[in-house]
Amino acid sequence: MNLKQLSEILGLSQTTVSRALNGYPEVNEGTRIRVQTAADKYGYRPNIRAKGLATGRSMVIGHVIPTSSRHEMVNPIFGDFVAGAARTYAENNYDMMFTHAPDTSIEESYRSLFTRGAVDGVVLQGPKVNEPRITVLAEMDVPFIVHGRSTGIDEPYDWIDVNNQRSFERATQHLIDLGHRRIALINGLEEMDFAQRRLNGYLTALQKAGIDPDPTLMRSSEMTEIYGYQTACDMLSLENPPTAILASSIISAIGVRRALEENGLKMGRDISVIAHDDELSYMRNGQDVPIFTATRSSVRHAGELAAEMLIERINAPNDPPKSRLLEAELVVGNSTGPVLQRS
Amino acid sequence: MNLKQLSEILGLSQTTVSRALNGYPEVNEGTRIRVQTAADKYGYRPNIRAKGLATGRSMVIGHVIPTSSRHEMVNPIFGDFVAGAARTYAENNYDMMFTHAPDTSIEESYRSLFTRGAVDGVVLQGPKVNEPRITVLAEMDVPFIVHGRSTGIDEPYDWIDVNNQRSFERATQHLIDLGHRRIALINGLEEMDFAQRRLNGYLTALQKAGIDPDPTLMRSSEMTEIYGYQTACDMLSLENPPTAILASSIISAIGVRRALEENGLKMGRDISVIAHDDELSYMRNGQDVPIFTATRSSVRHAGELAAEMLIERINAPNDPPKSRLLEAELVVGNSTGPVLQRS
DNA sequence: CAGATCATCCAAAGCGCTTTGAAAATTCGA
DNA sequence: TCGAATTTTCAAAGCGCTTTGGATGATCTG
Repeated sequence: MNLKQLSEILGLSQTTVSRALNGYPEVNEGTRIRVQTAADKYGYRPNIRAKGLATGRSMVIGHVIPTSSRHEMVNPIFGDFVAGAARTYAENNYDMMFTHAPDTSIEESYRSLFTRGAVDGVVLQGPKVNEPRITVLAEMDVPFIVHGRSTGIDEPYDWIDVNNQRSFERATQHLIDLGHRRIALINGLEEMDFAQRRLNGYLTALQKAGIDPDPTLMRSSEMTEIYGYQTACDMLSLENPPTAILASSIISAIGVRRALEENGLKMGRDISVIAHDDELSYMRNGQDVPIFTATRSSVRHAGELAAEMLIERINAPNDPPKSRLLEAELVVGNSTGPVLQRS
Repeated sequence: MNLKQLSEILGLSQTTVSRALNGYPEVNEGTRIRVQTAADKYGYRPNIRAKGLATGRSMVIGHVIPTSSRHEMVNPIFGDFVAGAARTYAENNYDMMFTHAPDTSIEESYRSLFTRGAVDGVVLQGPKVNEPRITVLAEMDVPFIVHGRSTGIDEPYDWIDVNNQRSFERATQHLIDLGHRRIALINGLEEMDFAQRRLNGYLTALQKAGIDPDPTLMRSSEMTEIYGYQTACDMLSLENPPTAILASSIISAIGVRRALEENGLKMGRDISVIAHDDELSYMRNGQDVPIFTATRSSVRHAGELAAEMLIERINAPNDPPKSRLLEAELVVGNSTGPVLQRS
């Protein structure tokens, strides 16, 4: 069923039917109802491509799947972020398109999405420091939003981010307050902007407390369970092991937890652990009592907000750049406690 | 830059340019090269909507995000499955579209994707028993593939699935061989088809061994960490607790592990655990030594195969239905061991 | 060398929608 | 009641591509 057929059935022109369906004022209320009823009855839905061709808008928002080049992994926060965004898109009648691209051709992917007219805007996830993709999109002058930020990029752009620096500074401070001085940081990939900011927060807190950072206690990599496990194992076997660990993700924190357990250590008593909690739906940080003391910030919510901001941008391309900085909450659980006196 | 402009620059007709770019034979090799060069130079890319309108194909495959109605969660296996599929799509020049839909209107979503001409085919994930969406799609006579199967649906359809029954029967059998008789099953949502099959496998093995199933040892729900934890806690406090646990996902197995740990039990010695391992990229089941004895089957690989099968279907709508049954491997690790004699 | 065969290229139609500019129908004003 | 103003409807153009059905030469064939 297409417009032509529907209009023939109704004995009206395509113009009128189209206008009636799209809520234009210059159509009699009676006919509008008649048209709407018929459309429902025959299950008419305008062809999205034809509509897009005619309007010049695709009503689609693009995401490029951020598979890490190193290991081809899909970040689990991807799912929750996307679910948040998808909800907003649905409410605004946008569809969501994904493209997979080898890490080397991500720029090309973004470019292609626009020049092919496939999308009206894109979400850029996982920005690195000096993220070249931002420059590309800014120069193309297309609507986009960055989930995160990128130090080193000067052009203005829309972004939404968690205050990573602040939250990791606070978390580190919290550990210092508990008497810890050997605090390890198990961070995400170092080229990632968020990892840099977390590192800065961590270093700032150490510095304020007059603690010299120890390179053997600082690691960065893809935040898997295994990575958390191995890193914790390594650190525990140091001559002078950490008394507290800061993990950049609840997933690697779970690995840390496994390592501690295998070494017969009790979290919160023998060693303190703080994790960053993105509130992944299948990985909640405990029910009533948190498993980990954590810096908490819902990535799903970030997805919703990002989508909103992007849609605003699409509707008002010339508005001044917008940004939104979310504060992570520090949730204190049983995984942290005062430093154990050396016996 | 559009076709018209490009063809004017080249002094050729749109027809010729189009044909040259699409590799049709009736164009001089010299002109083809000339056209291709110009296209590259000007960064010409055909408008996807216009192309779609003209060809009647969208070169897009749809997925409806399977958020469970109950808790609005995004299954983590979603990410890895999709990453697998995306790779295949990219190789075949398909894009991937997602729609979010409240559980109640998922059928409507699928229908809408096709009638709007938004997609050439869809992937149906997370089928339940008697899955109505399959019937809908089959009646619409559109290309689709099911990741999983649905008992109770008689129409033929394309599917790819893991042999859930067999793998859980084997896993249970393995535990029985180790002397266990009180084996718990921490399963996925009971309405899910895969959960039913796993239950069947479990029951079959018990029955063959002459063990009466104990309802207090069988649970089903969304496979979160918390669920694994709570369920294990509950079961451990039974008068007659299980000596082995079968978990439907590595995520809930991690919760089980946490419960055991808190209860001072050692996995593999005090109690055996087998998990189903989808090989999630951020949640590998250990490095060299598996964390859990597991039934293993890569969901990412399933995604790749599903995409291939769907594309074949799109290209040959009248081929007989295809299906593919993957066998899960039983990987034996340290989380299982002979039953502990009651002291 | 005429007629047939190929290799190349092109004009124009069509995909299904929106939207412009104009016509037809209706209502209004004096 | 009649011309003007206002509603309501419509025909046709256009979005950017593919594809049909020729044209136009060039090349063969005998």
